[in-house]
Amino acid sequence: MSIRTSTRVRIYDVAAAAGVSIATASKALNDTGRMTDETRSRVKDVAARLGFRPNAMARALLHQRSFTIGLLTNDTYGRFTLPLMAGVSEALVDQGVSVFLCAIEDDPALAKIHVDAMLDKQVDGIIASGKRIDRQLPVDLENLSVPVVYAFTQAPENGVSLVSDDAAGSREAVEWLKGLGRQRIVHVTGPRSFASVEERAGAYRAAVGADAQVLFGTWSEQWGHEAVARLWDAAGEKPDAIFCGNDQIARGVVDALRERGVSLPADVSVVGFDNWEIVAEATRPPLTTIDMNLKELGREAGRLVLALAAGEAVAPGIRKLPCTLVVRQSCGGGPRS
Amino acid sequence: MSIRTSTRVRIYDVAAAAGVSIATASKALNDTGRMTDETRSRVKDVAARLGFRPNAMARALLHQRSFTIGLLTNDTYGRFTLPLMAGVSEALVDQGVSVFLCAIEDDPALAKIHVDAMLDKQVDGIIASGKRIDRQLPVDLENLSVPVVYAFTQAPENGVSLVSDDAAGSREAVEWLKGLGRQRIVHVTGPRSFASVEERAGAYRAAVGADAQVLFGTWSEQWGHEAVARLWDAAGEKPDAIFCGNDQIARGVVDALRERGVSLPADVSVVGFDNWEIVAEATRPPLTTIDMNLKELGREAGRLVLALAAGEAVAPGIRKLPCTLVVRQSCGGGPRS
DNA sequence: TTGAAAGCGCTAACAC
DNA sequence: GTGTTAGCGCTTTCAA
Repeated sequence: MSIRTSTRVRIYDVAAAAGVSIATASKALNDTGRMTDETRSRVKDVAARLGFRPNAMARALLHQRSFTIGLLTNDTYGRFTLPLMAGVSEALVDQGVSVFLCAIEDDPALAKIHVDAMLDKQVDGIIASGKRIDRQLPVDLENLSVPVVYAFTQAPENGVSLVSDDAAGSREAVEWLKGLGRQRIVHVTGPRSFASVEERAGAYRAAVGADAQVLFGTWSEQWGHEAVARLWDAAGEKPDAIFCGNDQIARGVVDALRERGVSLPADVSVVGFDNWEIVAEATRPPLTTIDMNLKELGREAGRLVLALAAGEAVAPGIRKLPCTLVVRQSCGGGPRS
Repeated sequence: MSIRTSTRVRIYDVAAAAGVSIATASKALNDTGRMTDETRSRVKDVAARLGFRPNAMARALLHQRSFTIGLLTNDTYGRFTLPLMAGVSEALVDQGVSVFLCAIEDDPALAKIHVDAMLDKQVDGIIASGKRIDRQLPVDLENLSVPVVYAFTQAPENGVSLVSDDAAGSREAVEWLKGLGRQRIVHVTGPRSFASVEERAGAYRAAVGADAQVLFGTWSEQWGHEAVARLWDAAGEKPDAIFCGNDQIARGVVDALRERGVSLPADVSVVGFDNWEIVAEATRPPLTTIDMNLKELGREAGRLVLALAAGEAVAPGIRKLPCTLVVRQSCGGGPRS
C-alpha cells in the first residue's frame, strides 16, 4: 500500500482496498466484463466509501475523447452569448461534458490562441457564436480536426449552423398587432447593413402589404425617440402600432410617445425584439416583444456538436429555430390564446 | 512508421521525421536537456513543419496539472460575471490556462454536479463568483483538493476573497459631488438586506455628516421614480444632488426629475453605481457613475488562483479592490483632474 | 550528446 | 470470474 495521503484516490487504491486487481475494479465500476454480483457491489461500495472519482484526464487520453467542448464568442457583452451558453451547458451537463468559454473580442490573434489552446486540450467539438448572424468570427474554423457548430454567427459554406427565424418572428409580431385590430403598423429598426434587419423588414413588408413603412436607423433608444419625432411631426395620419427592430429602440419609442402624451397601449401598440429583460421589463409599460429563444438554440447547438463528436452524420446548412412572442403590456391584449 | 493519417501529429511523428528518439525530441521542444544546437533546431523545424502541438491531456496526466480552472457563478444574468470572466480569461490566457464556465443558478444539486465534473477534469483551481458579496454559493467549496478563490461572493472563514471597495466608491461619489459645490446630497439605494447597501450608506453618512439622508428601496428604476416623488413632494428644501445605489435607480431618478422639469445637471447632480453601460449610457443625460472594476477583480482572481495552484502562499482574508468614478454628464463637471 | 525505459491513471484484450 | 499486460502521448531519470 503506497503512502499518498494528500492526493486523490485512484482506482489502484480501490482495487487494493477491495482485494481485487485494478482490472476487476475497473470492470466493476464501469459495469462491464463479468464477475459475481458480490464482487461488483463490494468494489462499488469500497469506491463510494473512499470517494473514488475516476481521473478524466486518463480516460480522455485513452479514449481520445475529453468530454469537453469549447464555446467561442466575440460577444463580450454577453447579451446573446449568456443565454446561449446556459442552453449549451444545460444540454451537456448530464452527459458529463464541460464547456470552455473563450471570449475573443474581435481579435484574430487572440482567437487563434484560444482555438489552439482548446485543440491542445482535445476538445470534442467547438461551438462558434457571435453577436450577429451575418459576420464570421475572426478565425478560420474549417478543416479543424474536431467538429464545429455555428450558433448565431455566420457559418462558412457547408457549416452546420443555427440561427433564429427572424422572418417568422417578424410575421408573428405583425400578426399579433393585426389581431389586436391595428391598421397602420410602422417598422422602426436598425441599420440596413445587418442581415437580420433586412430579413425582419422583408417579412414585415410581406405581412403588412402596400402600407408598409420602414424606418432604418441605429440600435439605440435615441433612434427610437427620433423616429417617433419624425412620424408624429409629419403631416397626415399617425401610426397605431410600431414594430421595433429591438428592445432598445422600442423603449425609446415608448418613452417618446409617453412624452408626447400619446396613450399606450390605448392609442398605439409597440412590439420590441430580443426580449432583453433588463430593457423590456423596465419600460413603462413593459414591452411585448419577440424572444429569439437563444437558450433553446444553445441546447440544440450542444446536442448537435455532441452528435457530430460521436460520429453521427449531421446535414450541413442553416437551421432556423422559431421565435416566440412574449406578451407584456405595451400592446394591450391578454395572454396569447 | 504507423499509418495514422487522419489523427493529430504526435511527438513520435516529429521524432521519426527528425531522425531522433522521442526523448530527444521532447527535450529539444521543451528547451531542456542538452544536445547540439543543430539537433535542437532541426527538431523544432520539423515540429513546426508538421504542425505539432503537444497533447495537453498527456501532459496533464504526467504533471498532475491541467492548465485549466473552473469559474463557478450563480449570476445567470452575467452582469457581474461577464466582466469578471473577461478579466480572469485575460490573466490566464497567456499562461495557457483555459476556463470552464459553470452557471449553477441557485441549485445545490447542479452546483455539485458541476464541481464534481471540474474536479474529475483535474482543474488546477476554482474561482467562485456570484451576484452579491453577502451570500455564499449553494455548494461547499472548503477542503477541496484544489485551491479556491472567491470573487464577488461571500467566502467562508479563511477563504481567499476579492471584493470591490464599496465604501471607498461611495466616498468617491460624495467627494465628487461636494467638489462640484453640492450641499444637499441624498442617497437613494437598494434594500437594507444587502451588505453592500449598508456599506455604501455608511460611507455616505460618514462623508456627508449630519445632513445625511438615506432612502432604502429596491434595485429598480421604478424605485428611483418613487424616491424622487417622495423627495420633491415633501415640504422644505430640495436636494441638489442624489447619489444612487445602482445605475437602474439612477436612471429612474434622472427620468423622474426630467419629467418634473428639474434641470440636470444644472439644478441637480446624479451619480449612479455599477457603470452598467447599457443603463448608464442610455440615460439622458448619460450617468456619471462608480465602476467596480470587475474586470480587474477578475484578473486578480486569476492571478491568485494560479499562485495558489503553484503552491505559493497567499494570505487568506478579504481583499478590497478600488472603485473608479466614471464621469459622464449627469453631474456636470469636466473630466477628472 | 543521445536514447531506452518507466510511469502518470485508466481501460480493454487476452490469459488463466 | 479474475488477473496480467499493453498502451493512450508525453516527460524524465538514468545509462550508454
